[in-house]
Amino acid sequence: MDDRRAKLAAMAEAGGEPWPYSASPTAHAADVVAAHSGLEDGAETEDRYVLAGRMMLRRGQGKLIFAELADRSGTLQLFVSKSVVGDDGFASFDDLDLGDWIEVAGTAMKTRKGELSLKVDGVRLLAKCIRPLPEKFHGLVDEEQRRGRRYLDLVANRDSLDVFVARSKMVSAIRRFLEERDFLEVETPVLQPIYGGAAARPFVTHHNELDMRLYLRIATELYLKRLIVGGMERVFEIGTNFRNEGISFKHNPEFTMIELYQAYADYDDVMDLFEALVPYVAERSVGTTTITHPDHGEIRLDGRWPRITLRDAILEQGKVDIDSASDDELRAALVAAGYDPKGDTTRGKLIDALLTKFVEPGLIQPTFLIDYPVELSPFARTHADNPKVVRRFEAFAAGMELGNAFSELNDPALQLERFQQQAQARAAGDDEAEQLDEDYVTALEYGMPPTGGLGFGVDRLAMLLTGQRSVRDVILFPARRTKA
RNA sequence: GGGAGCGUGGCGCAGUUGGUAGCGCAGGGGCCUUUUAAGCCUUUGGUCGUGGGUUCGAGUCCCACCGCUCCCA
Repeated sequence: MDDRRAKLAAMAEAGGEPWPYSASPTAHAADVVAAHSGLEDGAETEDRYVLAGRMMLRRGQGKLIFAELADRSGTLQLFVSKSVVGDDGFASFDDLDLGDWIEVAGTAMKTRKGELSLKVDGVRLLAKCIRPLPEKFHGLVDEEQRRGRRYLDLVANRDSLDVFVARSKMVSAIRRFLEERDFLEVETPVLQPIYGGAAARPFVTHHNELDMRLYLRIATELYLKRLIVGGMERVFEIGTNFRNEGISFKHNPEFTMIELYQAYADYDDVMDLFEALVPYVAERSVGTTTITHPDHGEIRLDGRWPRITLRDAILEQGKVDIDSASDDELRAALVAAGYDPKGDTTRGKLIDALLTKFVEPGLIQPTFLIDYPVELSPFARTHADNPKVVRRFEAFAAGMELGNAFSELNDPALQLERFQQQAQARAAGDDEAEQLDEDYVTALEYGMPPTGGLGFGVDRLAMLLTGQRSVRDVILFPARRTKA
């Protein structure tokens, strides 16, 4: 570091500008590769480019230097010859350190060994890298640093950069998909006086001027459905939700969720929509609809996904019928599988545990589980054929829940009843039960048309599409304990 | 909450039964006009996560704490 700082000082002393104001690259590394990859070994061109990026590798060869320039698109070898840049130019290139940001000008060529390169005739330091970069071959391995100092991870580990580029394209593709179908993107409050729309504990905060307790939202659901009442017909929001819960390979306390609501649709329509959305997004973010997952092998996202009722799935994997079994029988099935259901006080929670324990890990290929118990779904519409279940589905892949959807309950009296059941559950010790939202009931009293709704986690989908095992590897700055 | 493992120079890693810390990369100096993690010669960096303890002596053994990873509830 001292040495690199000294170079900066010497440069300033000699009248150079160590921190130039701007740069003017004309191309990315990948552009040069795309234009000239067909060159014969040893061939040179007159095609000039100006590139900017970080110098990542250097191989000195006496009066020749090979270096590797990395930009967002990829890398390109630089071919620096003393006979081209002269003694001074060569010396100043030799003075650069790994990690320095540089701007280089030159012509496309291919070396005798067949490596496409830029034959450099001009170099300019754009910004000095004062600290040495992580090791060039193994990259940055230490998880603590990879996540805590993501910028270093992105510099040192190309794979990591690729994941986040894919995630960005994914979000963009989701927007396009929904806009093509006439959905309006909206923004609803992050700070909410009453939180709802999911079974979770909230983060609590306080507004000084209003002297009011506010919660960071755990879902966007109830606000978005108010917009359906208002006549917006098709809305979606891409937003951060906050849940004050444990951190695991699939949970981060703040995460990105998409919720969408479509008037005049039901959960079958929403299944079709999600089934079309996922391959559309996969194609445009990772370039394929067949994912190779590190733990589960090939996962095919296109085609029609199986629909299985939750009852059938639990019956097959857990050997217990949630339609007829008593609570004790459900509990016994869990105990037999070595799971202690002591914290699961309600029937809904027991069924949820059966799903998590027996069914979810085996759902590798995309699958819809449909028709959930009413206790677990206070905002979903009751099934006409069976009052114990609602018209709801969850989508799974890679042994993980991706999304959750239902035909929305729009009967205000029934909704109020469901809120009251939730209040009982809370009184019985369920601290994840829904809070009564009177204004939401009032909104329903003004009339919400038949509506289908869907929520899915952007982070989970990013994990699936990029084959990452941990949600922390698809979140740029995941939550972590920091030094006090 | 329970269990297992990890923490050693900027980065990636070694460190035998406790005996005074090594290797590779990066950095410095030198050689080299076709390298691909270039190579060769040479050289500078570390009170081994923190705090106690055992011992003549601790990176190594014991205790506590901090942080991370994985598995389980």
